Amino acid sequence: MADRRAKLDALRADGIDPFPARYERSATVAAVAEAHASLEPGAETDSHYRLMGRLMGRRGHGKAMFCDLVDHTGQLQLMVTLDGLGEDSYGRFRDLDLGDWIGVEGVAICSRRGELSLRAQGWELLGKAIRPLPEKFHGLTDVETRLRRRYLDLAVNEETRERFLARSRLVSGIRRVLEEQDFVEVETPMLQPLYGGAAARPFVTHHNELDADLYLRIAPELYLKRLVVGGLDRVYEIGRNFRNEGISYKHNPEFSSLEAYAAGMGYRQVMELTEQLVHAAVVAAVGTAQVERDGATIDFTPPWRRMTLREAIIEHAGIDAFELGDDELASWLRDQGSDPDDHPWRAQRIDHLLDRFVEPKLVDPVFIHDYPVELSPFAKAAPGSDGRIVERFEAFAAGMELANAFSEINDPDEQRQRFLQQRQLAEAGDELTEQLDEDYLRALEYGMPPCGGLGIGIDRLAMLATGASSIREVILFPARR
RNA sequence: GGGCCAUUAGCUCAGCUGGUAGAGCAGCGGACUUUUAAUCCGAAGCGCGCAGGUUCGAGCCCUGCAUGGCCCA
Repeated sequence: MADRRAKLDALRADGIDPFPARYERSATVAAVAEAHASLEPGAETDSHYRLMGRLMGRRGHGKAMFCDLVDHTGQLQLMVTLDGLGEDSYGRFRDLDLGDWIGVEGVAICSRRGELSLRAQGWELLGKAIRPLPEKFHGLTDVETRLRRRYLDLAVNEETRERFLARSRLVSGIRRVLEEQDFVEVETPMLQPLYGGAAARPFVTHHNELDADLYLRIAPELYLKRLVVGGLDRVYEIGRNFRNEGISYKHNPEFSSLEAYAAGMGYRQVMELTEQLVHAAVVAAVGTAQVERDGATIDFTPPWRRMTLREAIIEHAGIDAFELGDDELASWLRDQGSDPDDHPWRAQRIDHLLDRFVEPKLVDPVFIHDYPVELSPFAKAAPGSDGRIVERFEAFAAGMELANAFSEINDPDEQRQRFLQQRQLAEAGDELTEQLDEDYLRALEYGMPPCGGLGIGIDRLAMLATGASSIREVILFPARR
């Protein structure tokens, strides 16, 4: 570092600004590569470019050298010669350090070994690196450093760069599908006086002027449905939610979701929308609908398999949990090494069956539908189920929950009953119930059309699409202990 | 919260049954006008996570702490 500092001082002494304010490039590395994809070894062109990037590799030969220039689109070789630059400019180029940002202009050629290169005709320093980058061959592998100093991970590890670009394309793909279907993108409060829309513990914060506690939202659901009441009958929001829970390979305290609501849709139509969205998102991210994971190929091409929760539990756990008596279910769980007392209510036990016995086995994309009412306080009761089953589904793939959706309750009285049911569960000791939201009920009383709602976990989807084994690999700055 | 593992040079890692610390890459000096982890020559660079303890002697053994990883709840 001391050496680089000294170089910095020397540059300034020579009247060279090591941190100029601007540089106009005429192309990206990828654009040059595309324009000259089939040059023969030794070929030259007179196509002139101005490129900007980071100096990442150097192979010197005295009066010539080959360097690697990296920008956000890729890497290109520079051929830098004494003849091409002149003595002064060449000499200064030799004093550059790996990691320095430079602007280079020159013409596209192909080296004798057949590599597309830019033969430099001029260059300027754009940003001096006074710290050395991590080593180039092994790269940066230390997980802690990769996460805490993500800029280094991005600078040095191309897979990291590509993974986050894929995530960006994935989100764009989702937006594209929704825009095409006339969904309107909105933003709703992150700071909420009541929290709701999911079974989760919230973060609490405080507004000083109002002297009031506020919650960081656990879901945007109830606000988006207020918008449907207001006549924005196709809305979606892509944004951050906050849940005050543990950190694991598939949980981060702040994570991104898509929530979309469409008037007129029942949950069956929402299944089709979900397939379409996820398929388009994966294709946008990685260019194909088939993704390799743990040796299996997962194909997101619609249609996906559909089965009821009851059928899924029969298939994967081998019991008909919906028909078993409470005692039988409890003793079965005990035989499997689960403590039924950890899940005191019947619906929680069924949820546990799904978590432990079913979800891990759901590799190919599948919709599991028709859930117990207790788990789904905003989902409409299924006809002919005595109000015990609701029109809800979750989508799973690769052993993870990807999406959660239902036919939304639009009857304010039915919704009030559900809130009251939640309160009973809360009084019985369930910590993750919905708070009664009078303002939301009032909104429903003004009339809400039938409406399908959908939530998709963006991070999980990005994990699947990019083959990441941990959510931390798809969040730029994940929470750390 | 429990278990296992890790922490040595800027980065990636060696370091035997305890004897006073090494390699590659990066950086520095030099040679080289078509290289691809370029090559060759040379000179440097390490308070071994922190604090104790055992020992004639600790990177290595013991205890505690810190940070992190993986698995489990």
